[in-house]
Amino acid sequence: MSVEFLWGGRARPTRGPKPALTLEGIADAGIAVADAEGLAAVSMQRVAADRGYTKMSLYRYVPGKAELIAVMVERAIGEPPALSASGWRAALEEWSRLLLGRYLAHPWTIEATVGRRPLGPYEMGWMEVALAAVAELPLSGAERLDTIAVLAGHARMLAQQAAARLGEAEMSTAIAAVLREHGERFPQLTAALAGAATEGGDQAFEYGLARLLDGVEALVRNRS
Amino acid sequence: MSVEFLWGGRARPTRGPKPALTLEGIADAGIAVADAEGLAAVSMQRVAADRGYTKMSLYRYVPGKAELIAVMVERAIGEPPALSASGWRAALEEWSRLLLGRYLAHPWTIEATVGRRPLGPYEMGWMEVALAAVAELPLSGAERLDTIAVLAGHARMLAQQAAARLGEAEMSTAIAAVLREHGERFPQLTAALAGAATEGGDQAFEYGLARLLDGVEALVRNRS
DNA sequence: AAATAACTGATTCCTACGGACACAGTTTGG
DNA sequence: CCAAACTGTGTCCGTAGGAATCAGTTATTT
Repeated sequence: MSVEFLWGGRARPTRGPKPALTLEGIADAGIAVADAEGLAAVSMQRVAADRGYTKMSLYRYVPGKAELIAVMVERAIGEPPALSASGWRAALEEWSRLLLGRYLAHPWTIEATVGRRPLGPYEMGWMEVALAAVAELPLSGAERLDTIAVLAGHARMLAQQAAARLGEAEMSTAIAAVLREHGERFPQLTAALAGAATEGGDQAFEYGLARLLDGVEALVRNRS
Repeated sequence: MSVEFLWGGRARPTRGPKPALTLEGIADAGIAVADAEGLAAVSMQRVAADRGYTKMSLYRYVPGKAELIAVMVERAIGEPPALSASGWRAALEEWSRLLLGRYLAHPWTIEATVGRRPLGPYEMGWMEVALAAVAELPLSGAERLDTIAVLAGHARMLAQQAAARLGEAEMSTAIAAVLREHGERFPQLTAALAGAATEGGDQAFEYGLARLLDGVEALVRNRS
């Protein structure tokens, strides 16, 4: 995975036949496959076939599969948003919800972005936007980074659960069978799930978001 | 991925030759490979070869690779701990740190547990322990579940960063090259990273943990 | 003790994957 | 006009997960 591929401008050479494909088109075809059938269904063959070309044609545009996935992720996450909310708390809420929306629209981006990898321009742009929202707060650089990292992690986790159709209600039904047989080993879990089922409403994202921002607010208040 | 495989007791049949392998031994071999070379290096061939057997022998003990990974995850996460701390906040802190420790010991468990999958007994046990710690709080069942889910997600995220050797310091050096060229596009990011580098200390986990628990504390205080 | 049912690990085969490489056709600059 | 540079394609390789089958081993049954 080369950083240059994500960041460097790819100058179109002047000689030779016109390219029949574009990197963007290939990436979009890959995104379509991943959206419809998951990241595992994305293979060079499959993407090439969807565009009506052979597998090896793609290697004229992309060094390898890892780079293709990286470009797909960048395009799926998309350009960083311009936040309209005023005040750091409202801005962070807006940012988190927008990020969650992007993840929900392309759930495979989460498994595609585990582990060490180079960040693309769009991803860095998202960080920049969030950092601007907390710039006014009396926090250190590390604390500002940590704050938005925790928020992003929270959005990722919830998107992942939603993608697996594991809201509270679905989770209880999925685990219900197991719990029916081994429920006595997990009394707290049984009780909590029973309560969650009757209460209804899947507010996990908003709950975590509120707790996190409450925590930040408490820290800020403590310092001033 | 069958739930029965993780939960059902595998009754040893009485007839036939003694099995030369055990599921636990196979899983441990897989864990050793994953610890040393990452989850991608875990193949049926590789695991079998490490035990001195052929690939297909493993299918006598495990239905497929997905189930092998699931068993590996269960054993790597390990038995849920008995918390020694008293008070919900200290207990949750202890639980989170222990969970982080397990993730750090076997970083591949994180990529192995993305997406929909059945939970094993140990994983449920960890949830049970954390839920017991928040049982005393005036929270609904859904709120209790959300609380520990956010904490677990935070531990996962930090373990993932640590596994990629992406502490604040390493992160700045990794992104430094990109930022040297495109730094003007990301002034907030540049400033935050510069600050984090001089401040030193990689307190991301403790920072997020403290913010989250502060948030929970604020909610609890509001209710009483 | 002998027979048999049940289980063992090994062998062979298949499909699909990512990727290296050489090839023939096409476009453009000198 | 022709050679350099670039295009897409076909062939080949190693490795992956897994199905089907086979011969050998063992405990229960008769």
